[in-house]
Amino acid sequence: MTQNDTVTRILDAAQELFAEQGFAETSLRSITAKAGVNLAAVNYHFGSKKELIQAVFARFLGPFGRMLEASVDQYEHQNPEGVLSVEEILRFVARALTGVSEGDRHKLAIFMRLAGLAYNQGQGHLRKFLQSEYRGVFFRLMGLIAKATPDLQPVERFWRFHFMLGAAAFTLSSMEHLRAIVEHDFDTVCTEGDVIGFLMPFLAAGIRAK
Amino acid sequence: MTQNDTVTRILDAAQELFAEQGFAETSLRSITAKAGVNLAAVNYHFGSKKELIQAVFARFLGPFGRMLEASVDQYEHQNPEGVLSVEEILRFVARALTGVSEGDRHKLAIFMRLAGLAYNQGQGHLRKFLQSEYRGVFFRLMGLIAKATPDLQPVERFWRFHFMLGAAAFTLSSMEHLRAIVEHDFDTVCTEGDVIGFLMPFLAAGIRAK
DNA sequence: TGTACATCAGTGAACGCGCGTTCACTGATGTAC
DNA sequence: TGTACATCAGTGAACGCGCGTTCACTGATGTAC
Repeated sequence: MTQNDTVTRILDAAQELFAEQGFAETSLRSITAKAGVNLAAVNYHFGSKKELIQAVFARFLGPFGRMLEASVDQYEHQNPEGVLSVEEILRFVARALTGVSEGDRHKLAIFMRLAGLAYNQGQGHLRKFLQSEYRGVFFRLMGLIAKATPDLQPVERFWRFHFMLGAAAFTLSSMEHLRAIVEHDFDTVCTEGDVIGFLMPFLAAGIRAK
Repeated sequence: MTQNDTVTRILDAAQELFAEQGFAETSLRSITAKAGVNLAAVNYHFGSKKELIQAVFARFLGPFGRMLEASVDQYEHQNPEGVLSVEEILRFVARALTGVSEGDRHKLAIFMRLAGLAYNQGQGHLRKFLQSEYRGVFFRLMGLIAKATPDLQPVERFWRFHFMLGAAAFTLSSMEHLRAIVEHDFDTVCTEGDVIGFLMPFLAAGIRAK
């Protein structure tokens, strides 16, 4: 087993268990058991449980940020004077989210759960990590939305942006649970794409309201 | 110190610490230290940490549910054939929320944070408890929304209901933090009422979308 | 070429710690006769 | 009325357990001469 194998197996197992149970509730013992590696390997490769959580997040957010920036760069290069609509911005975000999380159905949920926790917890390593590493992507997104909603007052735009973030973070982070309810109560199977398909018009209408 | 004193002090301390730190991260030792009571008092009065968490919820959800039901009952008594609009339903909910949390400006934020945590932390027992105890209020609310949005497919309505819940839980739970950002970035003071005033048209437009 | 040493991923066992919970106990108050 | 007992909120100390982390170690591979 090469280093890459062990590191990847730990990240994969941690990602899945974090998504199912949350961070505090998931022990390194359960992660290493699932990954089939030695307990001490987590501290050997990542240093601590905190850094493992950050690494799981970085593995998602890095490609996500790059993919989103690339989409926007490409658009701005092809339409130097163009202004993206809210729907187009959301489509870029959705495409980057699903593009990065394809191949693993837990990836999106864990990213959203991390985002929600980072935002809600007044302090903590996760919030500082995110702020220092991914501030650029965040501000670029805010700027695009400002351009797309020129009639909104800045304060109300700020709140609506966070309403959108909340609706997305809350539902996508507990998507597995909610999908199970839908399957039980409505006898319908919803894919991740279906949920995002429901979410986007809701968000677009919300931010355009009144 | 009477029994009521001790029980109340534990509930108050637990409510605040759970909201700040989450359930798993808050120890009974920190709760009882904050409450100024003996460590063993939690197990004496509540039986276990799980039951303490449930009691914190029940203390808020009980009055909330009763207040909401009373509003709806009164409306239906006065308008036997009337159909509540989405905006009116949201106004009833908002009134019940603020009514229950009055006397403590942070109570609403604390409870919303608890609700959000309950959904995406690994608290299976809490979900089951809420489902068994407050299914009635929940279904009545769902029924009202169904009547108010007759053109929506049930599955999409289910998702939009949770988008609304997410937008509300996420923003109201970190309202203090977000209000501080608004004050710093926009030099504007937002009251709790202002935020709810921004939120309601967003939610109403979202659930009516398309 | 062979030998000695360096590097490094990975390991097994143990460490100390904080956790939720338990239990025998106290002391105040209520109750029966 | 006094005495004996019952009830019950609250207590102090300890329990066993699982946690994240540490550390001396192994064994494979690379490197210098």
